[in-house]
Amino acid sequence: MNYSRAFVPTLREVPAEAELISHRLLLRAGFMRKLASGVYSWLPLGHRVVQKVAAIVREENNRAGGQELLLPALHPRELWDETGRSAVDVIFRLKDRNERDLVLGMTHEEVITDIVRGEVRSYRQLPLMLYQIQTKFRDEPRPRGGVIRGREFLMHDCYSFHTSQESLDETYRQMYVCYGRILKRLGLDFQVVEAESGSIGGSVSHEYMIVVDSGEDTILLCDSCTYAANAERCEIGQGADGEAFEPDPVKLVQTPGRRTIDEVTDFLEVPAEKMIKTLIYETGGGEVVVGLVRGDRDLNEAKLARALGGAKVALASPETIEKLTGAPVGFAGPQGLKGAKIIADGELRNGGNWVSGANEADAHILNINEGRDFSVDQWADLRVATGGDSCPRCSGTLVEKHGVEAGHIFKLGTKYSAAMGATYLDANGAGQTIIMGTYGFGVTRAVAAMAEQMADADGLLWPISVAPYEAVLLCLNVEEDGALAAKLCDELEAAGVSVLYDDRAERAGVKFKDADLIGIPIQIVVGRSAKDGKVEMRVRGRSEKKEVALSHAAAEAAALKDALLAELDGAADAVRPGV
RNA sequence: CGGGGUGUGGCGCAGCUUGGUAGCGCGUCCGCUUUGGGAGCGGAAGGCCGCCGGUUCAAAUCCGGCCACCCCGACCA
Repeated sequence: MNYSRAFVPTLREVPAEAELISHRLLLRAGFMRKLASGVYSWLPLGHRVVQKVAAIVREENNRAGGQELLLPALHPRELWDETGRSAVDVIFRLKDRNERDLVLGMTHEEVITDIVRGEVRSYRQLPLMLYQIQTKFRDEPRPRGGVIRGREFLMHDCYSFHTSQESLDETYRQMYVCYGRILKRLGLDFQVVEAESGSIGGSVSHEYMIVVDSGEDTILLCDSCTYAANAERCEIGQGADGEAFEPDPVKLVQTPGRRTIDEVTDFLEVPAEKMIKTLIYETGGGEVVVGLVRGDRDLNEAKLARALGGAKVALASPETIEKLTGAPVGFAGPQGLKGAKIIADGELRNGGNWVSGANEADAHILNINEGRDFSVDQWADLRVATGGDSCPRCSGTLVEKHGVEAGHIFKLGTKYSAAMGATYLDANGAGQTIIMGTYGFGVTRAVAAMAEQMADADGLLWPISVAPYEAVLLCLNVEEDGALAAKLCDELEAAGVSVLYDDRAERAGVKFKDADLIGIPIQIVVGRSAKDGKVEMRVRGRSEKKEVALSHAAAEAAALKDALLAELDGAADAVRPGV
C-alpha cells in the first residue's frame, strides 16, 4: 500500500477528549474516530488490526472445536423475557413501526439456546460448540476510555452444550487454553483470575485480565502461589492474630450529623480501622441481616450472599434500618440489635475497643467488644480483598494489580437451558436438560488494551501478529530512490511481507514520526546508503538496527517476520489448562 | 443517576469578567528555498462562536431552557 494513497489521518496534537494512552494513540495514529459517546468508527489501519485479532480468535476457536455461525443483533424482547433478562438495565430497547418490542443483543445466550432447543433432540448431537464474532450493544451507564468500554463493540462469543458435567469441564479446559493462546499470540501480558459469575449465572468462571495500571478492574495475585482472583471474588486467608488488648469501659459520645465513616473519624479523631461498619441488608425472603466489617473495609455483597446460603441481598431501606436500630441511617451499631442475624467479617476477631454507631440519633459509642457488648451469630469472610490481605490458599500475601477484562469463561450449567426448555433425550429415552458453558472475548477491547500495554513515548508498538502492516518502508528521497523503493516494496509483498510504503513527498522527520506513531513492527529505511545498494532495517521499539544489502532486504524482512511470529507462537504453545 | 468541567475553522486553544466588524498555533492549498527525526519565507482558503428563546440600537460575550462531550462516583451480564 502506498502511503500517499492511504487514508491514515494522523494527528500531531492530542484530542482533548482522550485521557488513556490507548485512546489518545488510537486517535492520533488514525486508527479510529469517535461518532458518539462510546461509539467509534474504525479507520483502515484500525480495521486491519481488528480483523487480524478476529482472525486469530477464529483460528483458535476452530482449533478448540468450535463452529462459527452468525446470529442476529436484533432480537424480539419476548425471547429475553423467557430468562427474565429483558429487565437488565444496560440492554438497548426499541420498538418497530408496529410497536413491537425489540432489543439489541448485548450477548446471545437466549438466541443460541433458542436455536439449540429447536434443533437438538438427542444426546447423539452433543456436545456442541458454536461461536460467532459480532457487534454487541450495551447501554453502559458511563462509557469511558475510548473503545475500552464502549456502547457498541466487537465481541467473540462462544456457547457449548453438553450432556454431562464432565463434558462441560473438558470444553471449559479447552476454552481456558484457547483464550490463553489468543492473548499470547497478541503478545499481551495477562493474568487468568477466578471471577464472580455475576448475574449471568453459573458456578465456576475465570477472567482473562490484561495487566495495565489504567485497568478498571482490580485483581489480587498471591506473591508465593498461583492464586489469582478478581477483587470481587477474591477470598481472604486467616492472617495473623491481632495484638492482645484490655477491654475499656463503653462510652457514649455525641456526634451530631456525622454519619459516614469519614465524618466520624474526622470528628472523633479515631482511625477508620478502629471502627465497625454496620451494614443492614434485606434478603430476597424479607429477612433482615446485619453485616459487620472494619471501618476501613468494604463489604463484599457476593460474599455476604454466599455466607447466607445464596440468598439475594440488598441494602435495607431507611425505614427498615430505623425500625431495627431505633436510629436514622448513619448511626447503626451491632450492640443490642434484636430480630436480625449478625454476621461479621473474621477480621473483627482481631482487636477490640471498637467504635460504632450508638443506635441512637447523632451519637456513637466507644470501646465495644464482641462477647461483652454484642454477639455475632456467624463469622465469615465478608470484606472486599485488597493488597496486603492474606492468601486464602497459602501463607503468602496478596498483591493488588489493575487489569482490563479481555475474556471471561463460565460454566453456566442449566440456568438458561432450564428456563428456556432446552432438552434432549438421553440413551434411555428420558428427557434431560442441556448443560451449558459460555465464553466471551472482547475483540475491540483487546485492541485497545494492546494499545494501552504496548506503546512508548513515540507511539504504538503492534506485535507482528496483528500489526496493520508487517513492514513500513520509508523512502526518504522519493525523487532519487523512488523507483528502487517501489521495486523493494514489490519484492517484500512477493516474499509474503505486507508493506506500507511511505512514498509521500514529506521530509524524513515526518516519515519517521508517523511510522513510530503507527507502530508497524518492521521498519525499512531507504536513505543515504541506497546509492551503495543498502537499506536499514530495525524493529519498532528495539534499539538495534542493521544495514542490509538491497538485494537481500526482502528475504531478511521475511525471516525477521517469521522470527517475530515464532516468538509469539512459542508462547502460545506453552499455554496449559490451569483448571 | 449524583458531583465537577467543556462546547469558538480539521486539531489544540485565546477572546466572555467590563456587549460594539472573531483571533493565535498546528494542519490544509499555492509559490520559492530546504531535504535523515513533525523545515523556512511569502501568499491563500476555511467559522450558523453547540441549539432554541430572551434582554439590548447591538450578543461568542448577559439571562433562561435544552443538547452534546469529558472526568470522578454509583453501576457494569
